[in-house]
Amino acid sequence: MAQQSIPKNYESTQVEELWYSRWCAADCFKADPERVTAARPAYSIVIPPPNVTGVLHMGHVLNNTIQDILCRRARLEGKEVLWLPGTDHAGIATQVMVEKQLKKAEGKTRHDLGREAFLERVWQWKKEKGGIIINQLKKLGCSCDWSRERFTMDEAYTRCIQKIFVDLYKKGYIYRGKRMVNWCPASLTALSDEEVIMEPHKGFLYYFKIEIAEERGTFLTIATTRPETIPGDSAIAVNPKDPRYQKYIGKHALRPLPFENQEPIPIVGDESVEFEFGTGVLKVTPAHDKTDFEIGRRHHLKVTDIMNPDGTMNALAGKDLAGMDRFKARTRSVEMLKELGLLVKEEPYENKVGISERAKVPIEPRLSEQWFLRYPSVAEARACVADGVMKFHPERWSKTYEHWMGGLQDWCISRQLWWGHRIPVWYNKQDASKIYCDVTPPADAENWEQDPDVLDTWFSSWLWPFATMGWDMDLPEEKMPELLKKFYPTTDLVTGPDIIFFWVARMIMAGYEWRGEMPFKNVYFTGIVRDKLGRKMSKTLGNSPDPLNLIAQYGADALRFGTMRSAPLGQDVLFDEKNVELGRNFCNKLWNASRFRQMSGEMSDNSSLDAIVARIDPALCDADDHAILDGIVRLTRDCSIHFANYEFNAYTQALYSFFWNDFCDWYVEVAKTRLADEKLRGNVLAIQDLCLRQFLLALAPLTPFIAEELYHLLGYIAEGQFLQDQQLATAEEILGLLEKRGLKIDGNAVAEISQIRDFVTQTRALKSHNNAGTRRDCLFVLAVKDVSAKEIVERNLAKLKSLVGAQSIEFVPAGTETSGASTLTPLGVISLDMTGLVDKEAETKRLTKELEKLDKAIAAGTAKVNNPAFAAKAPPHILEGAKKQLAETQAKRDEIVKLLGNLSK
RNA sequence: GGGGGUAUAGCUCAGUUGGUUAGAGCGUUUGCAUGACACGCAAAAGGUCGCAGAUUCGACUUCUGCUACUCCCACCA
Repeated sequence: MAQQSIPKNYESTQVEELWYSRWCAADCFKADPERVTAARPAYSIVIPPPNVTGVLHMGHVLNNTIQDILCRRARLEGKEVLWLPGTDHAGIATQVMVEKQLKKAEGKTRHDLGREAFLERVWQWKKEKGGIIINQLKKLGCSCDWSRERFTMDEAYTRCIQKIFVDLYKKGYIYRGKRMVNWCPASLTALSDEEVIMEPHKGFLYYFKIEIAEERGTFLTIATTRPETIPGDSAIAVNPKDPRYQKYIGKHALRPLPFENQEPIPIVGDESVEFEFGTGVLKVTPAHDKTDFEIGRRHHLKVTDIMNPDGTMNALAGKDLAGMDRFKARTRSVEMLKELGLLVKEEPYENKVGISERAKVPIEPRLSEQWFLRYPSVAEARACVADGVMKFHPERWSKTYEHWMGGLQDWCISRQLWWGHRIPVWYNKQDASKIYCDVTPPADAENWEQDPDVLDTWFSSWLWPFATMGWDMDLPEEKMPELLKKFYPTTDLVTGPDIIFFWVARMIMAGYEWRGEMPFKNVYFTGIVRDKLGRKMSKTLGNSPDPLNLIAQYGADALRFGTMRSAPLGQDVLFDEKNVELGRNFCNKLWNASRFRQMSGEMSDNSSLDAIVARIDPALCDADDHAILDGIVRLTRDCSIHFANYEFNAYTQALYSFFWNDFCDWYVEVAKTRLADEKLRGNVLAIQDLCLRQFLLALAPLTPFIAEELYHLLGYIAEGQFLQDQQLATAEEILGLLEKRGLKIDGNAVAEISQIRDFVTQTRALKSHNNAGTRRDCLFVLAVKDVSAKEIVERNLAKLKSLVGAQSIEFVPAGTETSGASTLTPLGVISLDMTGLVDKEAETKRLTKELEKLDKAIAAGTAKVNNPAFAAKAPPHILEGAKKQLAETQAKRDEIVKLLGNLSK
């Protein structure tokens, strides 16, 4: 097998581009429903469709890396994988964006163009610039089936939306009504409750007097944050149980504004009025406040809308305020109250104000005619999570879900926008009460007018899991597309908890309503990516790093690795570029270790796990071989456990520490001695190959590019094949293969290595303390602890000498007094003959400190063992362990005391 | 007002069903060209596990209360 040698440096950009194009050219990510069988089960994820206007940010990196890891791992486990990608038309965001461009380039508004021409512009924009994010996801390495990319305004998808609208309308879930909605004065559309963010706002609470019409000279004082709405007041409300005000119920108050129309308005009693708030007197503005609207309904009050859709005051607000912006009108009306001598006081006050999620302006509660949806399949959707049939990870989000599902409010689904799915409803021109609702326009189109509104973007998103798979409401089940039959319901959904109401809950309801089952089996909620100070990423703060820059600088694998290592399940992620650096360093380490493997000797037959195992000779394996094989088996097992628990950070961490600490820092180092030995080299290399091969497979989902590159360069796979088609052996399978070869991992050997590692560390430390850290010619004397310790050292003498930089290690019996600096190791007291070089003061300090530590441990241990309750109640193995520990600690202490004595000589 | 979450080394976080002397990465200090890697190697310093109780032979771990920070939900104008 001709091997290409591994270059000195890893060029991530080059490697990533090369492999991504190869994967695509070979249709690696294409899901084929025909391939799904009992032996090859389906695994599917639908991507949370990013906005078509979106650009990749760290949140996407986190979210999509997780999805990619899940998909790639599933492929290695022999599953047929569908990761279905696409984008969302994002109604408001997209429309606003194109409108802005239009304004900038041509100074025109959408109305100047008209609906059709404007929509053409949006489509044109979408075609040219939309979906940039798709290419960015490719840079990240996402293994989506790009041949099935969907858009929420695809023809077929749009058809689905129309059909389910009609379906829900006919079932009576959708209705039209005049109701209080959240109105965005900037985007000029209604919004759902979920699109309104409550934010604290520092303002004033204004107290003003209002005169009782029937008792001139008597005033009530009202506290309000919104004096500009006084002209819209149609009543004054007090709590009927409030002794201060009961007597006024039924009388009237003189509304001070508008000045030219100071009408008497009724004083009503309503239980919703709080005694304690303000003065206990409430002004009722049914047209501009949700609570007030309800009070108005209960008392049949007049509804006076004093504002225009854009948030300016209209003529009903009076001539002083008309035309004014609502916030200017607030200031002006306060001035007017002052002029009238009615303003009592104004005090600073902080309350929560609803802000439009998109336009970032305060929303205005407004009465308007809109389409509403009463949620379908609520009970089923609620039960599946409550019963644990559908699993949330972390589980606690199910509480949030349950809470929201328990308090469902009807969903305002109509939007006064142009970009989106047009509502499939027509109104009769002659008879407005006649409504036509269907997927196809009425036959006598000239007599009808279609509703100008479009549907909320989320009204299309909630069908995403099945509408993307070619679902058609009118097809009988057996005629449904194979894709849907094989890959639906999906396996996992990976998304942020911030859209649990917007999207997740609604998808579950849609799933039950039209497919009769849940749309996914598991939902993994990621954390939110924040900066290293814990703040949310935002454009204005400028704390949002550009993932593409990071990829260019460090590589996509490094970004993925670094992000996943710091992303614990259910916890927010604090982004720090240092993490990406760590990922880059890891890739570099991996690269070099592989390079070293290649430089160390012949590659031999690496074509399969069996072939590699066949190269291992059990008779030539030493304790280190056993320990590292034990390590790779454990790693394999741990990885699958972490996967099953969606603990990607633990999985990443496990890979990191095995590779760096166990494989590179120890195994490769100790194996260097044996590499020089002709007879042993082949065996050592075979074991390295086994480890590297298995490691790369386990790692590949996380860092697919470098894993694939090295897998090929090391000859673990034939030209033209791909890592993803390899079989990932389980821990048991590896053990089975080794046993068949006559190799049973020896637990004693594993323990022996742990002792040796300790010994080496202690000995190196001894050298370091005595300024001999770099010397390779030290003369050591080891007072061996016992026979077995002696055997261990003898067995491993060559590599030990090399590891600690010894010219010789002389054995003396335990207890022998030695000269020079000494330290305690698990194998005995080792002494370094460096008389004259020893820093006695520093050594004394160090040993004294060690002694103090041991004394503490002995005190605690003695107290514990002598405690009769402990002896009586603790399980035997714990008791034995404690006794043994105490004895060892005491022995250690004795040695240290001796060493200290030697030093003072 | 209701409901989550978090609190462990200077920083970011691990810590499995309670059980020997609480770990990692970064940062810091010291030394180092040792067969791949200075994006590296070796050694080291650094922790009353937020506070107060309770349960237990034994608590970073379980329970109760408290404090701080944080997120979500809610029609106190």
